[in-house]
Amino acid sequence: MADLEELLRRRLAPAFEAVAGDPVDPAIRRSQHADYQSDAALALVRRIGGNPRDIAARVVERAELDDLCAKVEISGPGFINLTLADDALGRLLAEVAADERLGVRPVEAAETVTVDYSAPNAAKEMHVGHLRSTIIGDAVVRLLQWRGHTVIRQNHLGDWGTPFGMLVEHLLDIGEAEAAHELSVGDLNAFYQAARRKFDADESFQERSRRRVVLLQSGDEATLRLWQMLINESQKYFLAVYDLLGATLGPDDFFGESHYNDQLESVVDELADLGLLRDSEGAKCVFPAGYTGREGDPLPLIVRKSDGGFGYAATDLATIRHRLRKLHATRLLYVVGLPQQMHLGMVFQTAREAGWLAPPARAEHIGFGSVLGSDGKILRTRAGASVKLVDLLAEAVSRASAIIAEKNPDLDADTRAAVARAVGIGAVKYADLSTDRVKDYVFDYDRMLSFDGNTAPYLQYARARICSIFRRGGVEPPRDAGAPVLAEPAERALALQLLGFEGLIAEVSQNLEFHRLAQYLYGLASAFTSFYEKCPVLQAEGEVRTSRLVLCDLTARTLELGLGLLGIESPDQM
RNA sequence: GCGCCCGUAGCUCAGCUGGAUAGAGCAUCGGACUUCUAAUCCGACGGUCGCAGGUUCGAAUCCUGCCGGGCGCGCCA
Repeated sequence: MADLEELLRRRLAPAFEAVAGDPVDPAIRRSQHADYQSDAALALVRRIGGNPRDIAARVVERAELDDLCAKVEISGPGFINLTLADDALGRLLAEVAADERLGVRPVEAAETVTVDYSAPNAAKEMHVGHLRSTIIGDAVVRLLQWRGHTVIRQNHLGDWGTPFGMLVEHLLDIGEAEAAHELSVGDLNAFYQAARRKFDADESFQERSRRRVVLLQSGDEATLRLWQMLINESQKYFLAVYDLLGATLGPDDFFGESHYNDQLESVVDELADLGLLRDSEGAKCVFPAGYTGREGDPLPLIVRKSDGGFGYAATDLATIRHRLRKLHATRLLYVVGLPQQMHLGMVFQTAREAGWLAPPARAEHIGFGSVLGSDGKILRTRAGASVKLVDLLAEAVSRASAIIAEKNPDLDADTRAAVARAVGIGAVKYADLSTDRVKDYVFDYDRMLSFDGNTAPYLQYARARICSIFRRGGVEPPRDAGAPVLAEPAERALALQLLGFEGLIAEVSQNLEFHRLAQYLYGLASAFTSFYEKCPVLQAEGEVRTSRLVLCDLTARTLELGLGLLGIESPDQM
C-alpha cells in the first residue's frame, strides 16, 4: 500500500466521519499549494452547517497524520493542505522498489472479463476503425490481465452474411490458387473490390452470388470448403497484422459470427417464450425499453428478418448470451466505435429484459471516435479510399527508422530496426491512447513521432536515458537499498509522481480511460527529465547516489510497465 | 423531426466525483551543452472555456435553451 492519495484518504475519513456524524469522502487531490489537499470541509457545510474552516480544524485535530505529513494547514475558505514528510516518501518508495509489481497488488475479487475487439471482416482490408479497436482493446486486455482478472479475448470476425456469396463466386472465377495468393500476400482490397465491381456491374454474377449465399447457409459442403478457405487465408493475414502491431490477439481468439450460427434459432425461441418477440412488418422484433424511433414509436431490434434470415442483432444476442452463460463473464466489454452506441444499447437492454444480463454481470460499451486526417475529415487516401492499416504502420516505422538513423548513427542495423519498430508502432498506439477515446483524433506522423511533448518517443527516450545511466555506471539497480533520501525539489516531485501509480492504475482499471495513464506517464517522464537536468546521478556520492539510482530505477520500471500496459515497447537504447 | 457525441491558447490536446490565479506540447521569442543520450531542459508570449440564462459560498465541470460540427434513427454489420 503505497498509494499516497488512498493513504491520506484513510487517515482523514475517520476524522471527517467523527466530525460529520456520517461517512464523508475526504476528496483528496493533488494541490498547487501543497502536495495534496482535502476539499471536503467546504462541501460538508451544506450537510451539517457551520464554518468550513472550523470544520477543517476539527478534522485536522482528530486525524492521525503525524507520521505521514510534515505540514498540515488550513487555507483559504477551508481547504486542508497536506505536505508529506520526506522520510515518509522515502519509506514508501523503498516499499515500491522492493516489489515486483511496483506496489500494485492483484485484485482481491478476480472477475471473468470478455473483451470484444478488433473484429475485422474476412476478405476485407483492416482500416483505421479496426486499428483503434485493436489498440484500445489490447490495452484493456493487458491491463485487466495484469490486475489478475481472467480475460477472454473475443475477436468477432465478420465471417458470415450475404457478401460471402459474392466472395466465394469471385474465388471460383479467379481460381483457388490465385485467390489464396492474393489473400495471403495481404491484397484483400483488390480481392474484395474486384468481387464488388462484378457484383455491381454483372447481373448474372449477382444471381450466382445470391444462389451461393443460399448454398452457404444451407450447409453445402463444397461451398463451405471454399468459404473456409477465405476465412483461413484472411485470418492468416490478420494475424500478420497483429504481429506487426504487437497485439496479443492470436489464432485462438477468433470467434466469428459464424461461430454462433447454431445458437440463433434458440435465441429466437427463447425470446419468443419470454414473450419479448413481436411480429412487425413480417419481421420478428424485440422492442427494448427506452428506445424510440422517428415518430416516437418503439424502436425494433430485428432478430429475424421477414425473409426468415437472421440479422446481426440475432448474432449479437447469441454472443452476449454465450458470454454470460457459457463463459460466465461478469464484465462484458465491447470495444466498438461510437456510431454503434444505440445498437449495442438495445442489445444490452434486450439481454437485461431476457434475464441474461443481471448483476453482478454488466456490459459496457467502450466506444471511441474516428481517426481524422489533417483536413479534419475521416482519414482517407488522396484517392478517397480507406487507408490500409499495414501501409500506415509501415510508414510510421520507416519514418521512425529515418529519425533514429539521423539521431543515433552508432546503432547497428539490427538494433536500429528493432528500435524503429518499437518507436514507430509505439507512436501510433500512443497517439491513439493518449487522448480521450470518445473524441475523434487527428492522425499526424510528425506530431506522434516527435521527441517533444506527450508522445511515445518522449517516454521511451526518458527510459532509454535511465538505462544508459546504469550502463555507463556499470551498476545494478538497487532494489533493497532502504529508503532513499530526498533533498532536491526535483527529487521530491519525482517521488510524488512515482507514488501516484497505484491509485492511477486502480482508477483506469475501472473507467478504462487510457489517456489518464498516458497523462500520468508523461507527467512521470517530465518529472524525470527535470530531475535528470538538475541532479547528477553517477557523479553523486554515497547515500545521495544510491537514492538517485533508486529513483532512476523506479522511474524506468514504472515507465516500462505503464507503456507495456498500453502495448508499447521500451527499448533500452535509442 | 427525435436521439447520442463533440465545441477550452493560432494548432494538437489535458482539466478526475463543482473548488483557490484554467494547464501541457507544437508554433513564436529569449536563455542553457568542459558533466549520466541538448532526441533534452528553463523562461516569456498566448484563452470572453461556442453563446445566453439558471442552481450556490464557488461552474470549463451540474441543469435548461440556443448556435456550430459529427454520427445514428426496421430488415447492412
